[in-house]
Amino acid sequence: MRITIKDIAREAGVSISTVSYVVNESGPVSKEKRELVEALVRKYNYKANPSARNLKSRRTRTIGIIGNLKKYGPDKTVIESIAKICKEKGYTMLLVADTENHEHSISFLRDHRVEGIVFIDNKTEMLGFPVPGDLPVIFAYCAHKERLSSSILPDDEQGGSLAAAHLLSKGRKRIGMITGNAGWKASRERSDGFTKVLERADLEPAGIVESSFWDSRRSYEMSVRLIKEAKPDAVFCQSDAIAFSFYHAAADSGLSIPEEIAIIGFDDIEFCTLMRPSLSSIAMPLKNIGEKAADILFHTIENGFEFAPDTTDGQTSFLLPCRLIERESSAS
Amino acid sequence: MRITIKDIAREAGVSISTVSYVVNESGPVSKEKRELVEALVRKYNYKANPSARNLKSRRTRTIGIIGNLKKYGPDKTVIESIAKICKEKGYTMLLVADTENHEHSISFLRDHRVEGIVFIDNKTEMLGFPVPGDLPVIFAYCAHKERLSSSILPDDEQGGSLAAAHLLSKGRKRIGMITGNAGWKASRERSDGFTKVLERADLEPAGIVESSFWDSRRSYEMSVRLIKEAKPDAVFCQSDAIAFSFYHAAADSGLSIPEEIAIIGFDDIEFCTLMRPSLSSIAMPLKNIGEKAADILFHTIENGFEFAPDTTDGQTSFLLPCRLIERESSAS
DNA sequence: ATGAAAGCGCTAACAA
DNA sequence: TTGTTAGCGCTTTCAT
Repeated sequence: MRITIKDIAREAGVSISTVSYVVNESGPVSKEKRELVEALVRKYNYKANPSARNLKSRRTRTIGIIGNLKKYGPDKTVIESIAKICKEKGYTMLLVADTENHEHSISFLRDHRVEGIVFIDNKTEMLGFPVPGDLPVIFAYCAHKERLSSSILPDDEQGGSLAAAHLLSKGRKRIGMITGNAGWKASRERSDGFTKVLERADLEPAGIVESSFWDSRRSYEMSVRLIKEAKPDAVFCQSDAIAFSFYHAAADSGLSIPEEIAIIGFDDIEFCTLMRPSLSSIAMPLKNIGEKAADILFHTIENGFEFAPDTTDGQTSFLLPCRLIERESSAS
Repeated sequence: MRITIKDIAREAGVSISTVSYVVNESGPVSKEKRELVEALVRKYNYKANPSARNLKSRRTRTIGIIGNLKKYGPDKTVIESIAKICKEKGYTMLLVADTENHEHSISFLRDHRVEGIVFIDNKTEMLGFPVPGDLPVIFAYCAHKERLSSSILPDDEQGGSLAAAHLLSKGRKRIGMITGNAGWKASRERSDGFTKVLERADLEPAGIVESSFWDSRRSYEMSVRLIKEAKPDAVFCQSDAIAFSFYHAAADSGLSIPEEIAIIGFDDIEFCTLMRPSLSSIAMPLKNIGEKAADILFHTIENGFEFAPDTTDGQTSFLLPCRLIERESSAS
């Protein structure tokens, strides 16, 4: 067994409360005793047994993370940034790798007396399952309809705007777009941002075709069609994977990138730098999403629901801005 | 506060030990009382307070995971498969996202009384930092020199063999290779597997050049050199990213894939299917690595170090076989 | 400034 | 079969 508070107290010749005071800086202790105890604590590398501490203090300083950990989802990066903040704040992270059985995952964590939960999805869709009212749950990379003010999302619309504005700034006039999956919130919003910017510039999109984020065949076919029918001089692909297929279509159509057709993708995956020419892209603020989630969560934990920084406006979720990553595929 | 064992006992009109017996199936209880208690447990969704239970039982049923969660590392998949097993076995996972300060991460988990640790690195290099002797630590996707029998690695040599054998089976005779970072264990072993298979076929490699796993410029240059100097009809690229650069070099040299040059990569990243032609690759057994790690860990936890299934041969680490994923780039 | 002691919720040895 | 009870290691109130 590991050393206990009793062992330290005995060896120091003081009471266990004195040791507790020293360890937690929670009571007055004379300098001598303090130093004596501190020395022993170091010597034996004493750390309070968390179970005992939690049991008594009724706090676990533990939060739960729910993410599915599927290979290419966004959760890993989000988790990493939450982890950093947990470390700073001295919290511990329990991980549940199951976003499907929400209720089960949440109640598992609840049974473990976590003080709060971050739920990370791999789609930005609106969620609706029942959420406990007495435990802070933050939604990262997704939104819950009854918890909008605790939902943190990438600003896909702004990302779409960024893409359109960038292509415009390069002097392109015939700008096309290939969307992601029809019906997905992300597709819709990226499209909105895109079309609004063009409208403001008094420009019609040269053409808009619908694909899906990860279907290369369909993306290729749609690329070919877009090129044929719209003759664009620039295209916004709603994912880097789509952009990748567009490269093939452009090559097959004899179009040179970026001279004849500028391209910008979305996601900023590592492969962008490997492509030739390297692919400009819109990067999602995954790290920021994690930070913001942790922020809100810890704030709620420490100050209670009513003082959450976001309740001033419970009607909208947090949208964190995407960033433009300029590379060769959209050079002037 | 949540409901406690006392509440259940009071409402059921039995003693708390009876409730405990029912909940843990740890003592004889008459059918009536059992059913009464069970009903109450369901009614209030009672779950024992883990802190109290752990404190008393001196077990936490918790394991720690150390992984860095960097964007493109292997840990995510490994963690996912460990998570599944934890769930089955009723264990909880504590996650620490820091592989750099090994000792700190380990002692953090130790302070939290985890019953075992899985350390997941993102390189397969041999580790050597001090490891506690009284706490099971399993090394996944890495090996520790003093814990070989608790280290689980992809069989890079076998992966290299697989690649070579595959290209041979397609009738290729002039087979080249582009290695990953010099000095990395993974590069060395993939090279070994590759050359051994060629040797067994009484073939010299057409040429071997050295690149680095993720440096596209260097990979391109080395690809060009290999093509020029060795005139290969097939090439094994030690990462898919290298293969990607090779595609460009092949195109620039007017070589058609796979007719004039067959290509196989390593890693089987999602992009393989998007490439044109789609890239054959060697997939690492990340899921299996996680499963095996969990296996050994739980076995050690439940049966003690001396009965670990691996101590029959403490001199080698577990090597899990890679799989060949055949696609268009290496068609006959 | 210090310590005695109560008790957090639970398990399990023991008594009945 | 059931209940009583002694802690697990700790925090914290209350006396001193």
